[in-house]
Amino acid sequence: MSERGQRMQAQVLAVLRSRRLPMSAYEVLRCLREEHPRLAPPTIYRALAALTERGKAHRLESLNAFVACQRDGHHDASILSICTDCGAVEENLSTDLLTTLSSIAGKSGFSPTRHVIEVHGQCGICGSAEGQA
Amino acid sequence: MSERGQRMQAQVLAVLRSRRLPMSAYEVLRCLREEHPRLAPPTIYRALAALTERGKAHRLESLNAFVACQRDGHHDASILSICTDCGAVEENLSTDLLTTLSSIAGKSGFSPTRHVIEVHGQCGICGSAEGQA
DNA sequence: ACAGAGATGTTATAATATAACATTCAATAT
DNA sequence: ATATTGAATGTTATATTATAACATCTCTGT
Repeated sequence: MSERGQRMQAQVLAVLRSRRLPMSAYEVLRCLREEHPRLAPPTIYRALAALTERGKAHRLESLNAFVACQRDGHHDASILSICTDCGAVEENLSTDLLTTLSSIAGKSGFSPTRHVIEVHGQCGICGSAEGQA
Repeated sequence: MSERGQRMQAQVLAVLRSRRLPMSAYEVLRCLREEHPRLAPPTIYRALAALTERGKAHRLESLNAFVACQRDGHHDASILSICTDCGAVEENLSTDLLTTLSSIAGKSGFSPTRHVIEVHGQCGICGSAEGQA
């Protein structure tokens, strides 16, 4: 990965971090086009793939969108909670849960390499805001 | 939901069941076009949405594809294990896992309404086939 | 038969993603 | 220094997935 690529990845990550909410690849693209008018989708998708690979960002499979990793460090199998009211994403880790999950899938001899765990619902803030209304 | 709709849903479900592997909405569409040449995407997506809602089929968020439910009965939060070699999907349930997951997400006041749990890896059959090679 | 409501059909298009190939860059050997 | 080369990137085009918007049909109750 050459210097140019690192730069692209850094810019994509900066955009993701500048918003707290999930962004589609095309939203990222639109942001960066202000600076790089000729930027095309494959460039963004490649940067996002590299960031995801490196654990710097997560892909939300159920939204086709991406967020910056909130707990830096390279871990897969984050538990991503997505608020259906405000869109905020919260990230949790649980080795226990992973172990349980692997053993459930493993009962039939399945050997897991990647986990997708996403929870949709209402976050604490939106929940209490609603209670006050 | 009128009779015609039920028929459409039944046909879509029959197609999903006739293959053991996940199918994209457009693959289902191509199958059914032999019989209904003018069938259009929204019809398929509506049938799939209804089937998913009723627990007769599952959407694989990480593949943008659908499978027939293997354990009939209306449950959300199935654990779907997807073999990266043969594509087969295995379905498991675990109330324990769900409870754990809800309590992890709930630590910050998050209240879950929908769970997406997908595991990618190698199924038992492909694993042992590889061992023998 | 007729009206109304809801489901479906139909057309068009939006949003997401990648294939395929050209170009550039940087590292290395000569 | 410069030619070579291999990987990353840029670029064009297109494939794939999904839905908006509105027309039409079908069933139900009267």
